[in-house]
Amino acid sequence: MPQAHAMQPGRQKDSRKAILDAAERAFADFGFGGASIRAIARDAGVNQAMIHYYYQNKDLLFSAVVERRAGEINDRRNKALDALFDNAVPTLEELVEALLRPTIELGHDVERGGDAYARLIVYFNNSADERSQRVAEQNYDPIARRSIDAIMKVLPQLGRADAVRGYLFAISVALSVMAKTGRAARLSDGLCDDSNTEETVSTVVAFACAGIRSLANGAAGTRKD
Amino acid sequence: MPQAHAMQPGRQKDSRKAILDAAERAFADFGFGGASIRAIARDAGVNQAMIHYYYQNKDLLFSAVVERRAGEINDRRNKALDALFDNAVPTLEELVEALLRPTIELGHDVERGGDAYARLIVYFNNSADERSQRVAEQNYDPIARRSIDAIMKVLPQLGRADAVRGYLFAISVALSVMAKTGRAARLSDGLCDDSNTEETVSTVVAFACAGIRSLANGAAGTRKD
DNA sequence: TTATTAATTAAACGTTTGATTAAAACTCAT
DNA sequence: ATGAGTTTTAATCAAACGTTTAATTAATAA
Repeated sequence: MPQAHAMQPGRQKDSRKAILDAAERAFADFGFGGASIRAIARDAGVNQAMIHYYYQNKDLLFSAVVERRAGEINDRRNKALDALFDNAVPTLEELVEALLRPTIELGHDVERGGDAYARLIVYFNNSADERSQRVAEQNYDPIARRSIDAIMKVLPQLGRADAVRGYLFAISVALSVMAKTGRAARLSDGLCDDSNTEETVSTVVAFACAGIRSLANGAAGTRKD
Repeated sequence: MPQAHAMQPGRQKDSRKAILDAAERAFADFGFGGASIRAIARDAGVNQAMIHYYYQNKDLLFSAVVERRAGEINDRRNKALDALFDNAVPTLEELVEALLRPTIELGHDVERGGDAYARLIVYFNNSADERSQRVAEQNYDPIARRSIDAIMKVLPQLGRADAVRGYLFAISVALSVMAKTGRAARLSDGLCDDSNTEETVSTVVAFACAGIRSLANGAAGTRKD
């Protein structure tokens, strides 16, 4: 049985972390089925049996990859929500930014491998298979429910179904930026940058907030331009 | 060498179509790497060598699956754009609906297998790997460029980079509905339906248009609710 | 030092993968 | 019915797959 944390820091290489990092990249690049344990082991610089030694099987490895990052992201989101609702009711912009910023910032943190995890979120968030929905449910449903409740407090005229839609739409817009497919750059002939974190946050937040407010106004609004 | 279309209609089972249908479901459910030629052949009710006989290899099969649907969708989008800009400049709502409706309607057409293709679009649209970007570029970049130009005609104050962002954000919102992950139903305790095509179109169009307009107003808008 | 445990290794397990082959079974005009 | 062309079949290929095993090395405690 592997020990949770047996070595003193720096004394030997941390194979556990190397495996998670490589697996994160592989799952993000090739999906669950396309990623191979052998390639992950090679990329991590460890013997392939080490992966089963620490994570039992491919499914649990996938879960472990997600859990490592989700904890950090949701801690930040929860603390931001605590602060926002401490005294009064925040604006919709403040709320949406609190929800999206942690993920966007991690996605821009290339040195910590956050870009790979961002692509991995995009992957399982948009996949209907049981495994993807399991990690989404376990790691992101609690904060999602809290966020939806928060949206309804900020916009009381919004029904629950529309609050859910608004939350999911906002997430999907934010994730579309983080997929890093290169399509935006291709279609804009390099004009779209997306490397500036603050610009990305403010653009996505503005888009999402305007969209969410349109749900409150009902789909009746017919405009003239 | 396989013939393009050798049998008279109805005389014998069309293995080509059965293969495409089964492959579409497999790629949508398991991704490219997770889908297996053997399982596709079994699901299609054909010998597995037939797949190589008609489509040479897995990569070309994937391309063929996408091309079959993309042609139909983009024909509809192009015709709608022709009609909209025939006499005057349309509203943003008319334009965005013209762009999103064909995909949303196909995604709701379960009998023709449109739901599986919808999930497949979500898959390759959000994947950064070379194969996914190749099919996206070949099948959807031309209509995307035309759509972006159209957005700039409707909202002249919008720069090209923001028009690209607006288009991609709108698409991502529409696709988030079609991923059929079950997450919306889960988070809303069944309140969110998404089976009503017209309701989905009007909700997504309203959200996307409000968002696109927010890009035109600049990210400066600070509101008070 | 010795006993114990944790970490790592190379090798192999049986299975499945995408792909190829050669032969058989069709289809259909002549 | 014959023969050419198209479609389908079963069998097989080497390679890669996830996983397991037994043996070895490294670290820790007694």
